[in-house]
Amino acid sequence: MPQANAPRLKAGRPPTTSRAQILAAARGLIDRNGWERLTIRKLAAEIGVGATTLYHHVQDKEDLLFLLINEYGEQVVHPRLPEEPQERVIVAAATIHDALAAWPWAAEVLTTDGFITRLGDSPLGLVEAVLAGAIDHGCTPDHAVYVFRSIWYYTVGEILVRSHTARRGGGDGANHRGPFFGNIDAEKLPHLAALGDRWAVLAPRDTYVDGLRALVDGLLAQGVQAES
Amino acid sequence: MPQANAPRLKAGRPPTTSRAQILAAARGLIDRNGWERLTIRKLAAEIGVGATTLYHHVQDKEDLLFLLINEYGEQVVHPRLPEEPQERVIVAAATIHDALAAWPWAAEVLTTDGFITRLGDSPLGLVEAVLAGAIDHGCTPDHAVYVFRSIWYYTVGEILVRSHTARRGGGDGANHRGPFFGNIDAEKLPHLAALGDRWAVLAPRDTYVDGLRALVDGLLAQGVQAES
DNA sequence: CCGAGTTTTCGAACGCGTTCTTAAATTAAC
DNA sequence: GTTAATTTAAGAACGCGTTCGAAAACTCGG
Repeated sequence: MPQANAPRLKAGRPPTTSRAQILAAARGLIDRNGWERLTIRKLAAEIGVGATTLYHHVQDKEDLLFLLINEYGEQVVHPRLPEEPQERVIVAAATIHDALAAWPWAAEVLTTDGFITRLGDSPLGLVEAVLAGAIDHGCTPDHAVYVFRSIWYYTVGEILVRSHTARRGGGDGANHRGPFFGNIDAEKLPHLAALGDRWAVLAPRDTYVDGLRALVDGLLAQGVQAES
Repeated sequence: MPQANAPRLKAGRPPTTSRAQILAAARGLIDRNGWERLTIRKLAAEIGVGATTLYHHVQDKEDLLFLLINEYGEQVVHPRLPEEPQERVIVAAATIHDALAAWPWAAEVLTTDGFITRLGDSPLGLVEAVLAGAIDHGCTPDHAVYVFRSIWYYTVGEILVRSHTARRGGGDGANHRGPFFGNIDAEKLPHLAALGDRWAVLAPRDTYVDGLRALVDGLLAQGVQAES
């Protein structure tokens, strides 16, 4: 007599592993060895299955990393959002940015097709907050989507450029010989030449929030202007 | 008696290939087969040398693609820049964007460390134009660098997201079944739920220049405000 | 003419993500 | 009880970027 509430309904060979187990093992390996040393083969070995088995539970490595990000994203604490709509947009966007910037492997997945639309409910709450802020400020829903997309481009670009520049800064710091730009034609490029090594000083500065403020200022101004 | 003007000064085995030849062959392969099918091995076979030989003329594949971009960049026509500083910033930035967006393989290289600082003189002319516009508008040189960096983040993000979303739109277009977002909790995400499939209509729109205008507006306003 | 030094070439090999194919283990139908 | 259908597992293999080490081809000092 079959048990009525038994979870066995499907035919086929019973699985020895699960997507949840894979994600857990991946998190463990990343925490121990760093995300750059995470490979499909080592992950499979960690679990004790063949490498190709993982492809039954995960589309590919990109998908795996996206699922990881989504898992983390569900645990991101949403800050109390300010009353003022414009400030609400900025705080929500900065929260998204800080969360993604904290996971170095996010850079590998950030530009996958439809990234936003595949997010879970909790991360989507921050997207919603950006839209709500723009709409409360007086934008149409269409314009609010445009506002979010523009912020998203800026945010993705900042994270990607920064994460690929992270190699520097580890060692001595004075090991930065040579002109920052290859010898510059001071006649044709006067401002760049005048900057000299100053570029190297300015480039690593964290100006994300400042730029975000400028962007949101401009975007929201466009929104109400279009309304008139 | 050695010939005084003979070009042979170096010792060692004479090279059978050159960086220029490699780049030319790479361009040919890309033009014929598409950049996605360009591999180091096939490129070497095209030239008629061993695969590992290429690594004496090029650091790695990323370096190869960067050199290709730089070559193309030297041929980009610089538009006549407007008088007004703000408009000059926008036109220069849009020129950079359009050039990069036209080379799909640019996305692979855009975030390499120090991308900007390794550019040749001609592409750097557009960077110079952005800086000059900001400074002419009343920004300090430091602020002008910040302006450029912010624009750069926005531009890189836009190109990367778009290039990874390029898969769609090829086929029928009506093959877009299912909700664009996975079933949305209309209680917690009202605006997203209200948008529904509208997101799919808005997302592919090219709003780069609009967003750029908003960003530059805000950035330059910050600059003169800081001046007071 | 001959070794030392130098630069380039290239085959072998590594680890990677991924695909293909075959085998194993279960349920459902007769 | 046997057979079919179905789902998962996993070994073999492919092409990839890249590293390593040895061999080749040159210049130069004696």
